Amino acid sequence: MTNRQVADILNRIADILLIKDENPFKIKAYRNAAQAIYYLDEDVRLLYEKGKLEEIPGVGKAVREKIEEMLLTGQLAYYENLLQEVPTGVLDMLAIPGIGHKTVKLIYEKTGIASIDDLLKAAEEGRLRSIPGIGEKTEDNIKKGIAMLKQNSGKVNLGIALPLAEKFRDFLLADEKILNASIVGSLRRGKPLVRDIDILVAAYDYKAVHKRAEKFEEVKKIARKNRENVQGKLIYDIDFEIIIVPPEDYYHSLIWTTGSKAHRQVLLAGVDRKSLRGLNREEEVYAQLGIQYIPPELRENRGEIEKARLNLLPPLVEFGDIKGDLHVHSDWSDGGHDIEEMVSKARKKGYNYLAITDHSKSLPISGGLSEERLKAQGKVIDELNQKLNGFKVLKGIEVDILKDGSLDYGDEILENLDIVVASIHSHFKLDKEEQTRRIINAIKSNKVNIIGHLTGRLLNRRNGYELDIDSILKAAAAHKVALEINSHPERLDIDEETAMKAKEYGVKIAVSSDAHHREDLDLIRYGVINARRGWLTPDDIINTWPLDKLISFLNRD
DNA sequence: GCCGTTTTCGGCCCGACTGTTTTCAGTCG
Repeated sequence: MTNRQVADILNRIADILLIKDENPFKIKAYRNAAQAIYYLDEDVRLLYEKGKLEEIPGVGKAVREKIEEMLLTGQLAYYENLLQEVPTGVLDMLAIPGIGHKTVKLIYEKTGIASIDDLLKAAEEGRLRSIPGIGEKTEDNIKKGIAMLKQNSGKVNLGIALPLAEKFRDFLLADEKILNASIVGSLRRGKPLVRDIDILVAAYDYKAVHKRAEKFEEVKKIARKNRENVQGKLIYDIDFEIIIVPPEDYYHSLIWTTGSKAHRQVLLAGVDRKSLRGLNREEEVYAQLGIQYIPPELRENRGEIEKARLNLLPPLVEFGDIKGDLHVHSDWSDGGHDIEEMVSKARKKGYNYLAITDHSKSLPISGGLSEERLKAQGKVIDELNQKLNGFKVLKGIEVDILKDGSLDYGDEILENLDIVVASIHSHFKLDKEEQTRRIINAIKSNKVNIIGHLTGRLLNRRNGYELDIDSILKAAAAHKVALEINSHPERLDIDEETAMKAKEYGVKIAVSSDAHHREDLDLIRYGVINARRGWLTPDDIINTWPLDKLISFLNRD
């Protein structure tokens, strides 16, 4: 069992206890333990073997015993028993935005409805409003919430799909009969949500590929296999396909299977693929076609082929270009690590600077900082900077943009910080005009450097609020305010289209992790992928710049 | 269920908004 699977079961237990109206702190304890396991940088099995499970913060005797049982037997009696009490369909209902565990429990107990589909039917037939405590609006919100869920159902985000695909690819590559392997399809192009995982392999012996694939621990089911491919399901119900080609066909097939369909149709129109056999790199295939190499993230037929024919593709930002992270939380608010631990991880990543941007006072649940605590944090950072050689910690804040567009601190507080990220965490339902005006007000304050997660979207969970993007970009350009690409795989906000547009308006971008945990600094890779899909170069991205250039930008020099 | 330099029991635990009802429960970030 992987760390992720153990964490998933602990979370599922928490869900069931929620429906059963158990002690909230007990539920929190399971969630804490799940999170701790999820974030472990070591295999939980190794810790078990060393007898160190209880050293994980949040894991005590009870959870330790449950983890041991899961590792030894692959299942957990306590969990199986709980599942007898609460059907999984009821747990699925917890994912519906707008209703919580109390409402789910109420509906289940009063009507016996135990699946999202039955719930939708009941809502459409107006049967829910007769339940005491549920009215027309809640019924309406349930319908909307389910529609939202269904909109992307079957797709998973990059944060789930990419690590799983990489693990699968590496597992395949470890077989000597598999001569080459690459992730392909929309996942290779870096789309934020993907329907399946496709892997292209080069091999003469297709049966060896079948055999190897069947052995991968996270394969749940093989649906079909033949000379050309293996198809089936992975954990989380993600479909996969392994496409098998002989080595001489590997590189042109890489282009074919990476897509997009529109890209390859234009690129390979009138080309006999046989003429592309026997090449040794993907770059050689493009060279043979007489055009510049096109990185996978650009292959969407959005003008990249025309540009490549003229050798005019921009030098896209790369992971190694990132010199620092400008949106990071610490344990001063809702982060999991202290400032020094975050700095240490940032240095390991080869960064030169890191901005600590905890939450402001309007977010008490997230431990938002009072003016006094913010000042105290500033002192700690000053002292830390004295000790650091060749590394700078920037004093920052993720300040809340309040309902009217004013900021959560006065000017005198914000002026004393190195960097101000401003974000919306409340009043998501304002209409387009009000929400746009609100953000533009924040931009016009001249106290803000970066607007965090502009649209508030949560992939698969919540649509972003509607905004007049052009007006916002105009204001941001005029006031030297950058927009964030929030790298969290559930956000990737702003999206690639807005990033492209920002560039047209001359608005700079910060690719930030929004890390709440040391390991979250690694999420930046998803933001970089997103930036590449938006055609961005290092010049467009302020945290690829050296510190002095960044500081002049922050000071609006 | 976890935790502990105010320690082995009692604390953990915010506050605004929404929706359903008339004074509060549920949801969310």
